[in-house]
Amino acid sequence: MDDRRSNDTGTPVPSAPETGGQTPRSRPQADTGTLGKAIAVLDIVASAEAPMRFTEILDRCDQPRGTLHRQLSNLVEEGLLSLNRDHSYSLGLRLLKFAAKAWAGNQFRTIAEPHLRTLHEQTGETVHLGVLRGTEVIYLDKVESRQAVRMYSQIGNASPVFCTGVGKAAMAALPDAVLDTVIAQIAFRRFTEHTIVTPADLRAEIADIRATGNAYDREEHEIGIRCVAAPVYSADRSFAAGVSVTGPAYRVSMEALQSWAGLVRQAANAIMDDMAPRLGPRT
Amino acid sequence: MDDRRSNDTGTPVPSAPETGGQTPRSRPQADTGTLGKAIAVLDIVASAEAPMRFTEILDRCDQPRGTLHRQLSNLVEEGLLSLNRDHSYSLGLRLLKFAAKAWAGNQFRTIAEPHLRTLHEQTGETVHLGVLRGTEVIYLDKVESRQAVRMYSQIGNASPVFCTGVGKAAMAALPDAVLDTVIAQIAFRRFTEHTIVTPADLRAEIADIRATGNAYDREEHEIGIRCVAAPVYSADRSFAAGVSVTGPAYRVSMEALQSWAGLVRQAANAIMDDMAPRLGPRT
DNA sequence: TCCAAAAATTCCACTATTCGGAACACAATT
DNA sequence: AATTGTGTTCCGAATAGTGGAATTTTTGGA
Repeated sequence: MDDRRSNDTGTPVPSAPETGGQTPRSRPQADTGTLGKAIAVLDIVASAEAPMRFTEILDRCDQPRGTLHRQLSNLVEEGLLSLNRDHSYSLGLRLLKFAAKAWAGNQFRTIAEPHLRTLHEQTGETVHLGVLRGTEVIYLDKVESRQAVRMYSQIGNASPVFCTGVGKAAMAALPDAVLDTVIAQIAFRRFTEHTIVTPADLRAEIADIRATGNAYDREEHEIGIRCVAAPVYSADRSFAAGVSVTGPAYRVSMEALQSWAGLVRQAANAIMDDMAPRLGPRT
Repeated sequence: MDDRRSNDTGTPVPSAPETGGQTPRSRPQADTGTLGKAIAVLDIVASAEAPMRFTEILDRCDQPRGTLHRQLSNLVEEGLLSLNRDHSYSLGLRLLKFAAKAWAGNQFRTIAEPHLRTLHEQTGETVHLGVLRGTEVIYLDKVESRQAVRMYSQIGNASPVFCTGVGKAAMAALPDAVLDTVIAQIAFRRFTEHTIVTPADLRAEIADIRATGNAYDREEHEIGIRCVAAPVYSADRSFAAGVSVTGPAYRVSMEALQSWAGLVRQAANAIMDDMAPRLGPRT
């Protein structure tokens, strides 16, 4: 049976445990037929920083010219891609429209919002809410004082799990079986001198988070940026998320972070409490 | 390195002129095959405020059970939809990720941003940037003082063209042939007592905008909200957009708006100037 | 707690769609 | 003017989507 677990948050569990067998190097590549292929193409365009031209995309996807051309045409027709005058492709505006709806309608985010505000008022620093999705954290919301920083700067952005506060917090919320498969899938990469780059170290860190209830980012993703986080999850562990308070190292000492640890856990707990009734009466 | 200069804004012209023929009630329904059908389903879910259950979706799309079920499964598998515990479907997180990329990578938005800030500093009120897409305006960016209002609140949101400042400004930027088809497609609807509800009135308004260079929203979309806007477009009219300054009626009189009209036009022109070099040297 | 009705999911023969090689246009270079 | 690198179109072959009906699961009333 297909173990499909998910919940009212619109937040699917990271990855299906699957069978015991491992698919070694080939990507999971779910069988989603034509749609899957189209989205794969979309993903290729999304993962490039600059607009891509036809042959560039052709190189990165193993499909024949004719096929790719039709797929691109369809995507453009649907507004998911946009074909620029110089024959380069970039992501289409329709995605923005969908995302706006997805964001506004997300139960989890809506429920968490007031608690994020409270946490921001208590600490004065930037507050983030992120959920685990595969081996990434997707930022769902953020509250910050100075509006100087751009709006989409974080929301919707995906960051690695292993070197962010929310990422590590969210992992700590996973049942061991799932945690194993997630860790196995992580492509460790050094971002700073403090980045955790081995599964073993990560496991130790997670054990610590589970013991204390707090995760820290000690400039592991970006030099000069620190944060405290706490896990948010449902009773049945059907999803894993994290809340964090982030600040620049020059202003926020590790001691300051530690002094906020309780508040962050408190916010996380408050969110969980508010969500509980939403998750259905019982199993 | 990968310094690709894209010549376009990633903003296609509103709608293909098509043939003169009209399709009366049936939707344009482009022939995008399987992908089109899947996106249509996505759209159905997006257009509902609450998560929809299977049969609800089944009613709204004319597809057999089996087919719809597979489409939904594929969408869920791809992360475009999320299946909640109570068997309801809502938009998936993956859309957020795509949108974040689409937003950050949008040339037009990037170029316009500093000018929006300037305009905000000059007026102290909320500044919007929106582009025309079919018969809607999609908000691409916004700058506002109090960060109290939520981030995605406008960005990515779609509003009708005929009763918003940016919408009307953008329409004024269209070549007549395209303008005709757009107006023909508008489903006029009264939002307030000031809403323009006839093609004739709209045409008159647009003529006025073209003459003066400014569009106004006189509480036509929402009572208590006013704005001044100005059109932004490329030399070849390959896209149409608008910039606006919006404020609450109690604070912003029509006279105040008029006093900002020049600044708004100025900002619009500055954006066009900055964009010109990007649009390719010449044919 | 049980049962019936409704909803969701799976199945499988059929056929419409996509696939993909190759030929065709179009631009920029040489 | 010839050439190379790109992007676009075509069409037979085969794959992937279709949709009716059977099966399982969930819901909610007695």
